Amino acid sequence: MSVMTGGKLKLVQAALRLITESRSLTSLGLRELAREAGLNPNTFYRHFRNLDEFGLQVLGYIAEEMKTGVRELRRMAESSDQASRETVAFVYHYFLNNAAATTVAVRELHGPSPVLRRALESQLDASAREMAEDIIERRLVPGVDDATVHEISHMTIRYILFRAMDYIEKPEQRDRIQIETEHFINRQFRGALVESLPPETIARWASKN
Amino acid sequence: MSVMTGGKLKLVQAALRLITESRSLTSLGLRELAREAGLNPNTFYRHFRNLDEFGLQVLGYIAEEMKTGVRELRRMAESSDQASRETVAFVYHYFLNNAAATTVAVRELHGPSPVLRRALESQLDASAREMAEDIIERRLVPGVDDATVHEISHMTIRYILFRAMDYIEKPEQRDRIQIETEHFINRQFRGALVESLPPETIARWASKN
DNA sequence: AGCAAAAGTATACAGTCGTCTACATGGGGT
DNA sequence: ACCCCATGTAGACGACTGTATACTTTTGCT
Repeated sequence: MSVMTGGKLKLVQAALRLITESRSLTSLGLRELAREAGLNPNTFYRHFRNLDEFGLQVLGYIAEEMKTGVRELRRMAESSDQASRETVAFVYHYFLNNAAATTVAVRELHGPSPVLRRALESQLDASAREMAEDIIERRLVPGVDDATVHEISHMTIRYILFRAMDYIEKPEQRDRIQIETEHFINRQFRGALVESLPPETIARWASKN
Repeated sequence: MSVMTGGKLKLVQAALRLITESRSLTSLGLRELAREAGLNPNTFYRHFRNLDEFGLQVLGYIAEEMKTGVRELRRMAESSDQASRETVAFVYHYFLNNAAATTVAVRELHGPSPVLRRALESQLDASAREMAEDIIERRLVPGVDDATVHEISHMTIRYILFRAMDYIEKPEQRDRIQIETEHFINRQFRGALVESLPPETIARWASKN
């Protein structure tokens, strides 16, 4: 993997550019790529054996980008005590600055290529695990067992990723998306907190309102 | 719209068949379609002006299918009091029986074609609204205001749709997906119930566990 | 400086694609 | 029995695709 240079990098970046303006990674053509990159079609073969391998490399490239983002996120989270609100804002801001990579991820997660799907899933699972462990270590939600934290993290990562698409494409809805995401996270954890309590207690609150 | 017959229907069904075996609606070719349907390529033009119109018609077709499903769902829900568990099971069972349509929906919701995306979104929003109104009418979650019910319904519909893909493709995970979906829904509503309460009450529970 | 490997280019081939025009069929309404 | 219109077929067009082979340029190492 390491670092890409020259024509190889040009091709990958061309792919990201094409995908953001409404195409899918799996549907990109070799010549289309080369044209966008300003290279001869055959240059493609100097760097990739075929289009499948190319797709995987692109995925690797964006995974690398995302990892640095997560690292930043972690660094930032340590300096803030009321993590939720600012973290959500930061995450969306990050997705906005990496619109191409985000679009690829969302498109291919349910896309037609099984290979790319698996690769993306394990990438997301890794992020979810990281998030969960962070929450557990810092005891952000005491009273919720570890398995549940993992489950909720898994859901949250995916939820944010999907909403990120709307966030990128619909600037007028950004505030609403951010707020709804906070709601989502808060409800999940508060709901989990309540889950362990006896049902008659819940009934009592319900009748009060 | 009405009802499709003959070659038109054959083409639409061919599309659904091709999509389930790992293709995307937007990436289907005219000749590929005709080949799969056992028709001459030019027959396509007798029924559709171009591939975009075809995509919309396919969407209309699956929307029709889905609507009958929702109607069934509603009928079934009225006869059951503890809606959640059985409803979730029923919904996934339905998606499993309409795997092709489900796959199309998930793929194109974040796919490259803006037209199809909008069409699918409004379809999902309609379902979410229906679900929310049903919940409100039947007072299934007293103590949660209408706007929140709508918000949660919106999230839930999408969540279920995405999980439905895994449900279809990974038979060994079906029980887990069903359970996690129930968790998801319960947490959302319970979390919403708690949201209106004073924060110090929440802190008290947390310290108790 | 010299040379070998890497990167990029040129040309060509067979296949597929979307679309056009022209022709064949077939059933329904008068 | 007639015609008509919807449906389906045939063949051809130019444009584009992935790939192979052969050639030129650039780069890095000794």
